[in-house]
Amino acid sequence: MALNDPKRTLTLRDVSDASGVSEMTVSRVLRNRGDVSEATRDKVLEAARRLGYVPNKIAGALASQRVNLVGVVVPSLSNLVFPEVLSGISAELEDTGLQPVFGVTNYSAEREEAVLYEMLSWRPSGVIVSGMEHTPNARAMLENAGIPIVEIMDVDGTPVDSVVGISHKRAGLEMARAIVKAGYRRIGFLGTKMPDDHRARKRLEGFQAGLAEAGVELSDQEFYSGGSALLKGREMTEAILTRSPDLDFLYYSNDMIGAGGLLYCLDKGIDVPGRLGLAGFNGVDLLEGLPRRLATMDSCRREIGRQAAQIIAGHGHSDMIGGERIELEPTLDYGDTIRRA
Amino acid sequence: MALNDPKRTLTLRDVSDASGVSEMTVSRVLRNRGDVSEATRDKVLEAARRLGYVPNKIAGALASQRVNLVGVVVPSLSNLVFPEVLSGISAELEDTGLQPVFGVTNYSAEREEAVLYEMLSWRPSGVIVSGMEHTPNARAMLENAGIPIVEIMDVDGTPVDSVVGISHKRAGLEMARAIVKAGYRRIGFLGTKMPDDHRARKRLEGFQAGLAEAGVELSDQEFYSGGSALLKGREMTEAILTRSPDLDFLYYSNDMIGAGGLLYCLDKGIDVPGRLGLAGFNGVDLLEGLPRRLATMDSCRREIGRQAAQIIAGHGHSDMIGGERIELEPTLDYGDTIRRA
DNA sequence: GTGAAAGCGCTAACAT
DNA sequence: ATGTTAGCGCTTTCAC
Repeated sequence: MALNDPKRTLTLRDVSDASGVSEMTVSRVLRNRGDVSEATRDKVLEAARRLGYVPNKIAGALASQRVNLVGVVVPSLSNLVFPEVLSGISAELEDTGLQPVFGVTNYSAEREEAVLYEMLSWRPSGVIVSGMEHTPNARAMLENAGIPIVEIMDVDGTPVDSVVGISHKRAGLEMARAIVKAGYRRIGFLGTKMPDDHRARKRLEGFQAGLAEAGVELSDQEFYSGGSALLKGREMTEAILTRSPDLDFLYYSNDMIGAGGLLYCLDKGIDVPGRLGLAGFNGVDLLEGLPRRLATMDSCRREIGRQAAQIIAGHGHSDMIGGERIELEPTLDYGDTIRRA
Repeated sequence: MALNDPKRTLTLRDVSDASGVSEMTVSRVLRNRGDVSEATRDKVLEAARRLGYVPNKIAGALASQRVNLVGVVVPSLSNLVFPEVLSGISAELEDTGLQPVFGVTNYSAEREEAVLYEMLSWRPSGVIVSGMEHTPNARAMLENAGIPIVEIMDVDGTPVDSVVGISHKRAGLEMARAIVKAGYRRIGFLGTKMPDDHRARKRLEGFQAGLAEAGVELSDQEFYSGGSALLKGREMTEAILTRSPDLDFLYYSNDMIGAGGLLYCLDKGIDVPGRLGLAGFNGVDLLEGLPRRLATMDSCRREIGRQAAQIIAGHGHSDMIGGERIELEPTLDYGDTIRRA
């Protein structure tokens, strides 16, 4: 491209020429590094602004071996939970100069591997990835990346490096205990048909273990995929109650379908929580405002995002410790849909 | 760093050494470019895999002047609308080799400028940005970036380059016409207290213009900020109805507060849509499953994301045309909360 | 089909 | 306080 090509983007050299200051000094001014006299600084800034110069981070990153990107990998954006995590990450990163790069895996481990490969090829300052279930290749890549890796959402497993999340097994377990303690015995589970949603799976496992402690077994189950969660919650609830009318508790794998179920029960005039108890999972405050508050367990999503971002952002200070394990404690909210003892 | 430094990430050079093939040929193999014999290709791939080589896109991008990043700037992630847009973008980009980089502005034009500057410094293949209201600086940066820019969500204004969205003015206008036509006359508006949510503002302006056509004025207004939208919807509805009990229609600036209002009215046994009509905005299918379907207008969020991503992704093919303008047509859904003529 | 040389735009390290 | 030199790890271009 010719120097006068209007499409060529500006370089330090252009600012240098325009201001009569060496490239190096221009670079220093633009990065606020080293001592530069007030006079030259002004000259440079004026020239840069006048030309509309935007630095080229690609070149900068290559030269300095520093990249202000943080890779963030989530399974889905439609799940409502992940945007909240992203929001926490984004808020925490806001003033650190770090910038999130996002990838979505659609709950596919292969796709996750591809996304991670792509991200690591940008040599980010860190990677935040949902869950601990990865392909062997993906795991190897993460281990060899030489940057802080934070696995989020879930702590049940062996982390690559750091981990921030809750124990979904325990979440399920504690919900089961609370339900049993409240006197419910004929319990149904309603969830998503997602073999690769490991967290939902672990919650169900923990839940069953919790019931088993009291010699109780799951009486019935109902699964769905896709569609409006609220509506699905209604439909599934109708289906399971039609099939098993004697159920006295319904445990939903998320709050949205739980809310649908709650609305269905209220419509039908079912006595909640007397004749039938209900509980969901996530603690989405979206639902505050429903006629009755659904029992739920907070999944600490925003906080998870925050803390994960903090680990990456703080990695400059405390020399490469790594391997943090932060287990957050979800709190059980009985709402109005579990009978109180 | 020494060659045997375990922390040094691998380079083409390492793969070259390990496979006995020149760096250049290794590069060709890894990018599937040019003719390479089956034999060397295998040698190279084997070595790369064995070493766990991950290419350095920073160096690649600098050398080739090609970057597979697309900048995406949204005002918020908690708004529920934007994750859907992102989802559409992400889905559309999935198989193009392009990767989204996200930035959040919190509805601040200054922050948007900073985020854009940051993004442009990575020389992305394109930028998708919400809205047409930018600082003069930001606008200049976008104009001079020399890459496709797509402003999304809103078409009411003068775009920098391409634009994909709906007319919020018209959305408000048409809703007003429908309401007036249905016979409502004492109309209240409930919305967010957000001076920089230009789309909500334009909807309100259009709405008022639509009422004015019939000689009707807004009878009352109520604004909120923060908190659970469903709950806020309830509270605001109670407030406005207490203050102005003779209102016969409530227009909400989004579906979530509208749904809260709807639940409130049902609780209170108010005759909807007979004595009081309700309408929201966005068409969030999250709400399907409520006892009654709220009237709303689809904001085409996912489709907007898709089409915006398509414009960026398609920019290789049709030589730098640019300046597309895609206005989507939101459809009015009367639901069960507007009286039918 | 393969390789060697040059350089992308910047910054680290060392002058001065 | 400012400038000079070398090179980050790739890809482009050209030679073989």
